[in-house]
Formats: sequence, C-alpha cells, structure tokens
Amino acid sequence: MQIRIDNASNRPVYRQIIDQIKRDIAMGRLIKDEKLPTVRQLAAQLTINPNTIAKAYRQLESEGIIVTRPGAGAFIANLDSNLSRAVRKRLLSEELERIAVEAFHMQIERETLLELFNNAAEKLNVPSKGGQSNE
Amino acid sequence: MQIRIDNASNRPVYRQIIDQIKRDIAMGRLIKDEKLPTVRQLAAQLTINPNTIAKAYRQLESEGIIVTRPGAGAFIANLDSNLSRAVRKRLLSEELERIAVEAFHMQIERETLLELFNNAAEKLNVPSKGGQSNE
DNA sequence: ATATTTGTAATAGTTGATATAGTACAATTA
DNA sequence: TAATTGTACTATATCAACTATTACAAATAT
Repeated sequence: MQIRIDNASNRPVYRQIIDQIKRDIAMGRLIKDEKLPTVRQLAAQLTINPNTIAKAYRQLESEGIIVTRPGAGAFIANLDSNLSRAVRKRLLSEELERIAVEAFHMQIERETLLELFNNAAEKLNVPSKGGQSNE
Repeated sequence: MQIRIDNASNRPVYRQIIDQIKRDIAMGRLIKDEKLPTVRQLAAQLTINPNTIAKAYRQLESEGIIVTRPGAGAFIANLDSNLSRAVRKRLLSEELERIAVEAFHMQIERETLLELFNNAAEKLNVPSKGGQSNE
C-alpha cells in the first residue's frame, strides 16, 4: 500500500488518504476483499496520528467503499452506490460545470479540454457500458 | 447582481461568491468593465459581513478576474491568465481525474460521463479555438 | 473645497474542522 | 489466553472562516 501525503497541500490528510484509496480502486490496484493496512500500521508508515487514519477508514466505510471488522481489519467492499442514479449524475454535473468555468477563465479551448477529459477517463477505469440502470 | 448563498453547503461563503461571479462571467452574464455591486451593498443584500465580500473581491483581483479601485468600485477585467498553458492544463487534468474516480465509484459509465461533460462545456461558454498559444 | 462613497486594512472574538496525544473497549485472530 | 484490530472517548492545539468594529486613502458627487 503506497500512499503519499503532501504536507504542502491544503487538502486535509485524511482526505488525501480517502482520495488515494478510491483512486487505487478505480485504477484496479485494489480489488474486492483485498485487505488494507491496519490503522496503526499505516499511521506508523506515514508518521501521522492513528486517529487520522481511523477517520479516513470511517469515512470510506460510511460511503460503502470498504468494510471494517474490529479484530480483523479493513477490506475493499463491493461497488454499490446508495445514491440514486439521478442524484449521482447531478453531483458529477455540478463538478464538471465548475471545471468548465475554470477552463473558460484559464482560456483552455473546448477541444483541449475534451482531450484532457478523455485522458482522465482512460487513465482511470471508468467502465464502458454494462452497469445496472437505476434512473 | 444575483448571488445565492447556501448556508447548508460546506463550501465557504467567500468561495461561493467567487464561484458565482466567475460562473456569471463564463456564461456571458457579466462582461468586461461592468461594475460589480459595492462591498457594502452586497453585504447588506446577503446579510453577511462586509469583510467576507471584501475577501472574495480581493481573491478575484489577485486572480486577475476583476480590478478594484478604492472610491470607484470593482469591475470585470480582461481575460488574461498569468499561469503558463502547461500549468493550466495540469491543474484541469488533476480535477478531471478526480471526477473520473468519482464516476467510477458512482458507477457512471464513460458514455454518460461524456454526455454530462458536453452538457457542461456547452452550458458554460468554453470557447472553441482562437485562443492564444503559450505552451 | 467638502462630504460621501469606495475598497482596504487592522484588531479582536467565536466557531468548527483538522490533527495530535493518550487511554480504553469489544471483537477477531493466533 | 494473549495479541491484534477497529472503534470510542477526552483533552489539547492550530488554523480557516466569519463576524464586529474602527480607521484610512482614493475616487466621486455636490
């Protein structure tokens, strides 16, 4: 488990941990039922307080990303969003619109932005069809 | 000037103001040299502290989005990013990759995501070619 | 000229999030 | 039975965000 904390970032440490675990899952580096490092292990490895790791794990569990069992450890869970598909699409749209605003002010043209988008979608493992419908 | 503050949001008030002004510019609702509401006006209208508005304006000025003159007011500035094109592209890529991770966990397929992306780029005014090059 | 309006600055205080430190507990594992 | 694991709790420190208030210099209006 390779996690890098950027202390210069204004993004909270526990958030960086969440981001990177979710990213590793999306990239296929972590798969279902795989065991995550223990709270104390990861805390020692990153030299940060165990409470911070625990907070990240708690958050990931509340999102359904991992499953934890005291005494056993933390494990990657099934993919299963608890939100309706309409809500999920709205959330993503809001983020995409914010990026579009940024692109405008950064004077990045539509074609370039589309290229960056395709790179991102390909780099990560955004599935192509086959998902269940829940509109 | 129509600005809506969502007190339930975890996004800071001064950030919401920045977001909406940049959005209005990107949508063509605010154009160059147009005058923004005064700090005290907007503070009274939104019933928040003038310092919060001032903070938003200060931030917008530091980004080169607006120009302020004590005694006169705040005005929409020219489009002119101070960052290199490479840096701008990297910043946008990082945000797009984070969205791709979210899309994966939300089980939104690539085609749907592309559709949402196109909607966002069209809704906002992301220009299509013609921008200066600075790679 | 003078008074008003404007953005800015500075100080002081409150609240909430973030992170650390330390201890303890119940469930699992060895 | 002993060690490990995630969780819970209290206490403390720091920082960002926001409010409240006052003051100042530049621009505008009269």
